Amino acid sequence: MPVITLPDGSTREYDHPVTVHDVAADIGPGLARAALAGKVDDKLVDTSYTIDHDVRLGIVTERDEEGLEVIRHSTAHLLAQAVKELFPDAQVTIGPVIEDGFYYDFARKNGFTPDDLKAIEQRMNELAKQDIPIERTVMDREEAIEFFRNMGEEYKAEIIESIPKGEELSLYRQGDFIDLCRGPHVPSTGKLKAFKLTKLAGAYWRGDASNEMLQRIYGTAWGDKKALKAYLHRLEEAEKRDHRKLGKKMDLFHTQEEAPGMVFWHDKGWQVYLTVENYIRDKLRQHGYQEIHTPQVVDRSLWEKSGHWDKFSEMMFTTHSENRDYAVKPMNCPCHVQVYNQGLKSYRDLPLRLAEFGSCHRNEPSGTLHGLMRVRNFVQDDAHIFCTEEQIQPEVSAFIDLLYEVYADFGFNDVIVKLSTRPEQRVGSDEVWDRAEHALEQALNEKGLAWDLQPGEGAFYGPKIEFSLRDCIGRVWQCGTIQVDFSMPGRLDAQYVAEDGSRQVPVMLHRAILGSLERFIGILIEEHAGAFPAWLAPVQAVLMNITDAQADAVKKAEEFLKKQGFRVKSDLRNEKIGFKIREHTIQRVPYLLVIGDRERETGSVAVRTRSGEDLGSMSLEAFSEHLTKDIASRGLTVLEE
RNA sequence: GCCGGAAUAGCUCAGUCGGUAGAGCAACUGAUUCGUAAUCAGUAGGUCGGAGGUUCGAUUCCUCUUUCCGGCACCA
Repeated sequence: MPVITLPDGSTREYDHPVTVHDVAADIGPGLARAALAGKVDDKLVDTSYTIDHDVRLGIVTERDEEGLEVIRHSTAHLLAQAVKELFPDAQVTIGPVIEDGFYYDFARKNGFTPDDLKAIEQRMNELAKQDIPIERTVMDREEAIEFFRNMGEEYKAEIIESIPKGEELSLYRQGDFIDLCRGPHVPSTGKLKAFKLTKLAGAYWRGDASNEMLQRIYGTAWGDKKALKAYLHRLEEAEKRDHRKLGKKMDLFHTQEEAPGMVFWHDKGWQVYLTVENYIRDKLRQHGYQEIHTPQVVDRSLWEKSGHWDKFSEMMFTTHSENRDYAVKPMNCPCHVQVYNQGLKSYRDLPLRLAEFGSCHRNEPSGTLHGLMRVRNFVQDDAHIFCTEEQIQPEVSAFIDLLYEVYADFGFNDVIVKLSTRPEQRVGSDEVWDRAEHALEQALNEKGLAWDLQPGEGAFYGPKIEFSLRDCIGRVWQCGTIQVDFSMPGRLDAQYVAEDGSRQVPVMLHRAILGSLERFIGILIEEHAGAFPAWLAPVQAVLMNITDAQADAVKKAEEFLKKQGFRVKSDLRNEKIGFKIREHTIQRVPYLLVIGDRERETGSVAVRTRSGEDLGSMSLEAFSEHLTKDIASRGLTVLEE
């Protein structure tokens, strides 16, 4: 006779087996209506699940994170049901829950049109309104394969075939639609009240580009209409931060057809770029790096020797002159080894850290290009550390410290760390990989960092750590990396003389903190929605006159501030002050300085921030001091409020 | 690269069931000299992404192509 313990600790006793729904109804009719699923001893089950022994039970509703997942999963099924009704020739495949929603992949010759999507969504709404019960049944594996094959659902049959033998499979039926699924699902389609189909896309069967392409329909689903609306609003807000839109509006950069995947930086965008680059340049110098600069176009033989030609020749831009083939460099490391190789190195020279802001070109597949985030020409804050095997761990450790220092200066404190280990296609012996992976792992653990393992995701020449940033609206961007390379120094004949006089091959560490400067600036634009902190802002202050009478005073003030190294501009146009304030506020200029007759008399400026705060009138010296402090704080302490 | 969509003035977009296009903002000209998020009036601005085809006639329909957008695969 089951004794059921509820989350609040209270218990209920029954003299017969009961379902989750029965218990919910017993507690109250409201809860019975709201029940989407149950949680029996930490396992999610349907509300129809029968309890016949003592358990802990929680009733899952739309207020639980798990409840939302059940809703999304069931909405994916509802989508599949609607598609099968409207397009019987479509075959179902998989329909998992993803962040904020779900998708379902269908196999269909002619794909779907945006109009089809509307029709499908409408059919889903009708089916939801009909409140069709969703029933669970079980079948054994062989029976299920037969069952789906008879229905013409080859993909489902294939999925079941890949499930280990002997497992019992659950099927869910709603009306005429039946799907293989682990569950649980909501008890009836009427529980699905707030969903929307969002996009149509292609996706490879089983995620493999050598397989056929399926039609993927994405959707979002929530507990109620209000949450759905809030989500759609969130999307709109994110769109306003889009660096491509802001880049155009703020006159930072542009791209054009003649140079796909490459950036035309305008004055204002280049100011941001230079500020970021020079910041890193100073940091590297402080941390024992040398900065070098190597050629952009290098003979093909070097790339053959390094091993890149084998793997990436299709993605390299090439050129030709006087019977020689060249490649535009896709990376700096082979050139850095050439610099290392100048002159015999001793163990005393190690670790040798060579940094370069080298412009690299990679012919990325056309479908991957995306604003500043994925480009064909980029510059990394790249460096290579040549060291002994014993030095790997301390070098990785020092690098991690530097990386966190830099991220903090940019205001990023949420860093996601991943360790990627040996891929199937690789160079080097297993023993060498063992040592490299171990060194990275130990450095991470020594720092006490939380990290995830990504087996098989390492580079072909060695394992790597990847550092990703989470921005203020929760998106994750991979930026930093450090990679151990036991292979390239040997291939390119790098050597050093060890203490015992023998010749040894150094280890090379590839490392970057920001990654591609282009992408990092894209992240900064989106993170700040264009309102850069003063230290990064392309224009830090705009000086405005009220009438022509103060033009000279504005000019003089501009000169004064420029002499101190601030990035300021004056706006002497014959426009109302409100108009000018509006324009420069929209351009996200941190400080708006007004000089009217009052200020001209006293040699001061009236200071207004872009957030609309009035800091009052102050002398130029006082403003200059204020701006200096703001710049030094990197916007991390808020001076504007 | 693959699937789907889009491309019209400097920008954001409307439009043409096939008869060579329109708005707002920006620009330019003039007036206004006005103290913290839009002063008024006027003018000019487009091979409707590119190349072919159908047609008396194509920005509109068809084919190819380029780029961009959303995904997928890829990412040294």
